[in-house]
Amino acid sequence: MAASLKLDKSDFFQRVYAVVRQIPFGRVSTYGAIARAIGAPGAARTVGYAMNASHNMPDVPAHRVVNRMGMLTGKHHFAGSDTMQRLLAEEGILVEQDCVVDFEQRLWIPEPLI
DNA sequence: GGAGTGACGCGGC
DNA sequence: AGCCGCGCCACTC
Repeated sequence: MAASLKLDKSDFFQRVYAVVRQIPFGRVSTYGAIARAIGAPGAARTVGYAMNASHNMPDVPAHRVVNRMGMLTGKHHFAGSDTMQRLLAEEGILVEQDCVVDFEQRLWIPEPLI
């Protein structure tokens, strides 16, 4: 038996990256939304953890991921303190006081990953 | 191998 | 109404 009842744990990160990559240009998503999309609603923290490891993945727009309040909680983890905000500004997303302006309007909810 | 941590989210006081 | 604490899941020491 055994075989593969459960997928490899590394796949968790891969799923996170897959979802983040689907975030459209000019939109943002949340850790919780991504966690739910991969079938782990309570793993929002782990999603952030995966983001930290996504630095080797240029295709993963980690700057488009914010917390449920639209705050750039992870901006401090980028190369520069303003890097995340700048990247968002490049996409037309305004940020004030580390908060995405019209967050609910910019928010993009990913579909559950199959 | 147990305990702590972390780019979160939610419930309780 | 805000502030505090716990849970979740993967990873490191």
